[in-house]
Amino acid sequence: MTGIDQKTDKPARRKASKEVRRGQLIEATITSIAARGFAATTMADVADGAGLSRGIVNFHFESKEKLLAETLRFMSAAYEANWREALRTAAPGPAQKLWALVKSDFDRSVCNQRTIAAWFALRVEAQSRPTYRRISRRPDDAFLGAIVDLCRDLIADGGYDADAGKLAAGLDAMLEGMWLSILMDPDRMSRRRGLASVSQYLTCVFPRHFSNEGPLDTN
Amino acid sequence: MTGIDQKTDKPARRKASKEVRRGQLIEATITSIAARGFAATTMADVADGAGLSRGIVNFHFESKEKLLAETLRFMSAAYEANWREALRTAAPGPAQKLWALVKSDFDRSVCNQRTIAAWFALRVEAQSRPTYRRISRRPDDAFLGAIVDLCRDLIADGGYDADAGKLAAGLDAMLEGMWLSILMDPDRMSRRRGLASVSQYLTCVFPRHFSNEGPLDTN
Amino acid sequence: MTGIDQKTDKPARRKASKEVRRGQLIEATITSIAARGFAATTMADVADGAGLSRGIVNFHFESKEKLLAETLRFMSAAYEANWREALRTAAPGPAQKLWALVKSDFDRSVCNQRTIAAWFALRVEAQSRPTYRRISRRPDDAFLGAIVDLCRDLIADGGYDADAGKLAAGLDAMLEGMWLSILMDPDRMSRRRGLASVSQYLTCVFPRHFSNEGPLDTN
Amino acid sequence: MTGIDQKTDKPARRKASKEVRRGQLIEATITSIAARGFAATTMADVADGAGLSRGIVNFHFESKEKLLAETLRFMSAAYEANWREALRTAAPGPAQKLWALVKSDFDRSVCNQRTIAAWFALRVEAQSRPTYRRISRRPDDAFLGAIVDLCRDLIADGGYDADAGKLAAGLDAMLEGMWLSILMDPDRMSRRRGLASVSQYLTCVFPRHFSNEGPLDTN
DNA sequence: GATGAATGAGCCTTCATTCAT
DNA sequence: GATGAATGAAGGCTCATTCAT
Repeated sequence: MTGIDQKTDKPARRKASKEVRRGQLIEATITSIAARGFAATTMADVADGAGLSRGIVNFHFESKEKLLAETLRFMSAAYEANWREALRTAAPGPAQKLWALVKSDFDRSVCNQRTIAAWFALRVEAQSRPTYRRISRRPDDAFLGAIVDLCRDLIADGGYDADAGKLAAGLDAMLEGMWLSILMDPDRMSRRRGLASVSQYLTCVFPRHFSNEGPLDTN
Repeated sequence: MTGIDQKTDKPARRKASKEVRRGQLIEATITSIAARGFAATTMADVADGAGLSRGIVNFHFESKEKLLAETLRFMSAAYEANWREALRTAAPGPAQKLWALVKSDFDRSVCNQRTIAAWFALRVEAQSRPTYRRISRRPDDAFLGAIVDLCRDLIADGGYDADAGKLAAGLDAMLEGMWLSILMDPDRMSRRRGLASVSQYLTCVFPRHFSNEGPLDTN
Repeated sequence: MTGIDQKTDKPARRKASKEVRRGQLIEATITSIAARGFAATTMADVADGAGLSRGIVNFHFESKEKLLAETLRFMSAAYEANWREALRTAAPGPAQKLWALVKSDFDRSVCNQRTIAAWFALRVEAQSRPTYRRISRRPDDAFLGAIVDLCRDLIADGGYDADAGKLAAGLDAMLEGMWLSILMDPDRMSRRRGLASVSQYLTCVFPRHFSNEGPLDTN
Repeated sequence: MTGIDQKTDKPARRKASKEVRRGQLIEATITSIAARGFAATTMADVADGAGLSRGIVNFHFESKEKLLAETLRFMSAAYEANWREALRTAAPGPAQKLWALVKSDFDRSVCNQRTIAAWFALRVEAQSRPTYRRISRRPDDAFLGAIVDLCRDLIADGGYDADAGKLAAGLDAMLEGMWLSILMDPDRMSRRRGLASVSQYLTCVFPRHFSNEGPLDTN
């Protein structure tokens, strides 16, 4: 009845619509949280930001709680996809891979004011709600695990006298701390400077694998 | 009846000095934010937490906005006082001083779940409100400045090939990132582990000044 | 079930047009102010009076302030419409017109306890708020202007020795004073008595145009 | 002990103090109502206005309700005292007396922005509270009664064809309406103009007793 | 007498959610 | 699918009143 076969457009559009709408609303949520903060973001802000009607969010996400959970899930997934893809396409060798991982953390796609602002707002607030904690914990574990493995490989390969776990935890903290600096103090910290700082540390810690320009061609 | 003669303790009941009440309320605010999150903290929570009546907060702080600002100011001041005192009482020599600074960041007084939770909740949310930003920006600048100076001294003294600014920014980020890890993932990160991780980095970066047990006696 | 086919009456239940709701709420406001006074009228009173929920007033008027301003505007407009219509439909001749104007001031539609009570409550309180003052000032000027013109015509036509401006101002004051008397002392003053009193004055002042029964047929 | 006989000051001062304080507070109430309006006047405003502490008003008047009632009573009494004194000191003859009465209504002591503003605010709001109504009704009755008597005398004396009751009610209304005009529209109406307008009416109505300059010397 | 910290009821307002259309 | 008027619970805030000092 509703034009099933008219080209292959209509049914597809209908079908897509649902996902498209959810996507629009999640984007609007991120934008609002980045601009107004978590506490000040209302359902109306989200609906308005998406250019849709007021009741629409409850229609697609049932409740604000669930919209927020989905938004956090979406951001976690995007973050994870980004570093996994960087790892997958990196040149072989632990130095290359660690470098790829570190650089991916400063990719404009994940590392920009809007995303970082929403990211911390959501995570810090989620802190108080057990349900949310689980959403962002999982991907973090995997990220840290990858760093530990690479540090271990580098230590073995370079004969460094250091503990892989400690180095990995420190690097992980430094990366997250850099995001915070970029968010809180954009005048002083930037994606470029953050990367340079981390690079400096890698050069000091793994001198046989890194220079300030990045990984050395050691394989 | 309630301790009639014990010195002159009585005023605790109905009339307490304005400063005492404000202190109580700020503590209750921190506790509530740590437990419930920023968005879920209400004036009633704070009043109840302090064991006082509902109208009391507006009486002493005029508005929620101002209570929050005062709380942030209070926490910033406490944080700054802590590291300044550590620096002041440290043994002479840049390594000793940097170590004192780093250790102070993991003092139980400033580095504990309650304080960290409120700290990030307040700062991240403050992010959206220009007025609040200024409150926490100032002390941060001073802290980073102190680290830069010490890094410069160490580099000069040890003849290291590194950039003081980059190292300082990285260390600063790592310290803040550690707090985040302790907050978000207390099962994996702790004050002790955080300090050990940072120590590992100092050992790698300034090998002539630090071992994994701390600063070497170089002066 | 609730009148399924009776024309298309249904929308009255859940969704009423914005204008209809605003009208309902303004009426409820007038009623409440008349009954309880300005200071004692709460948003809840208005909502209850309209048989609607609590949040409804802010939904349609944004704030109490704006509801009150709209109510004042509504009453001013109704008052002005009333005398303008009376003037428009009056028989020709200044006496007939002045009489129509005076009589219109005692029309039951504008001159009744409920309306007068709200009218003065709103105007007197509005006195302290510059924004409101403007709302009721404009129509008053027009009313007074109309009286001045008619007095001038009568003086010219009857050869009276009097000043039109003074007479107009006095008549205007008397009319408003009558409303106050009707409001404050209904046992002594009524619409009928008020009109009779004014009529007596017109008879004394414009004896060639008025008798105690009203305007004389002079054209 | 408290210096009973030291001159005769202290005891007197103590004694007076009570009445003095009440007077101060009533004056502050009038000032605040005139400036802020009835609804916006708080106990704190009154206390601050009198330069006294917060709890003081309840101390001297028990409740806000009673403070307001006393203020209204005070103003009614002052108003009545003013016209009674005018009547008492007027030259003999009904025209002289009526003129004295009318003039007294435009005396600066009772007819000024501050007093009029508080007067109407209090009376109009009192309208909704039966207790208050009685306070201001009584003096009004007396005032109107005095006017009726004088009108009757003038009519008898001048052989006018008019009804004393109607004329009195109209004059009373006009006088009160003039106050309203002076309050609401000070740019157009003033004490001087108000008196001139009323004078014009008296001249028209009682031509054998009044000219535009006031009462004629007819006795 | 006087003070002002403290109380708590009640107000205005916001906002997530519902639901008739 | 989508809209947006309507709901009502909950929050921040004001303010008359109380009372220990």
